[in-house]
Amino acid sequence: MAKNLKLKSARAAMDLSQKDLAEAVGVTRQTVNAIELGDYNPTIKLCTAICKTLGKTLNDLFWEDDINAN
Amino acid sequence: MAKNLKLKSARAAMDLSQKDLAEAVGVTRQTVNAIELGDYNPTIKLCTAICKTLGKTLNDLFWEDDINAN
DNA sequence: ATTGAATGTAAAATATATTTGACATTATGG
DNA sequence: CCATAATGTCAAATATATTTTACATTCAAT
Repeated sequence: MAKNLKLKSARAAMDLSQKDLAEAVGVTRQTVNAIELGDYNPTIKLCTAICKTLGKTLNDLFWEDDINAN
Repeated sequence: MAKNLKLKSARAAMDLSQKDLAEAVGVTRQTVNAIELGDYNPTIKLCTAICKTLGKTLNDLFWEDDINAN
């Protein structure tokens, strides 16, 4: 899976560390790190919580138009 | 937990049964049923697959219908 | 009234998301 | 430099998403 640079960038725009964001949404730092690195398939509730904390929507941070262009 | 009526309606609009949708996205009928009934916290990958099958986006089908915690 | 498709539900098992604890590396400021 | 925050990574444990199997109900058309 690709890195989630949109998430990383939105987090940076709010001046939050991975740890800050993790605490805000109630998960561990490792989970946020893994999501940004793209190793992960998080739950929709976690994605939604992250979006709300960062003032973004699911489409903003988690929608990929690019899968399987054919 | 709130039912996902937007999903149910989008599926109906494509004339797909829960079983049809489940097969299209590679999960079981029970999983699709549970998501529509709102018992569930599916993964983002599954939500994305459902959206693509139904010609909708994450915001269309999964934004703001369950605000509940883990 | 009966058949069959679609849906709702549930318990136990499996797969995987997430945690815990730890250590390494890369910034960044003092 | 030195210290410390921030990030990357990993193995083992726990929590939970999903499957499997099974049965009940609803509803549309015989």
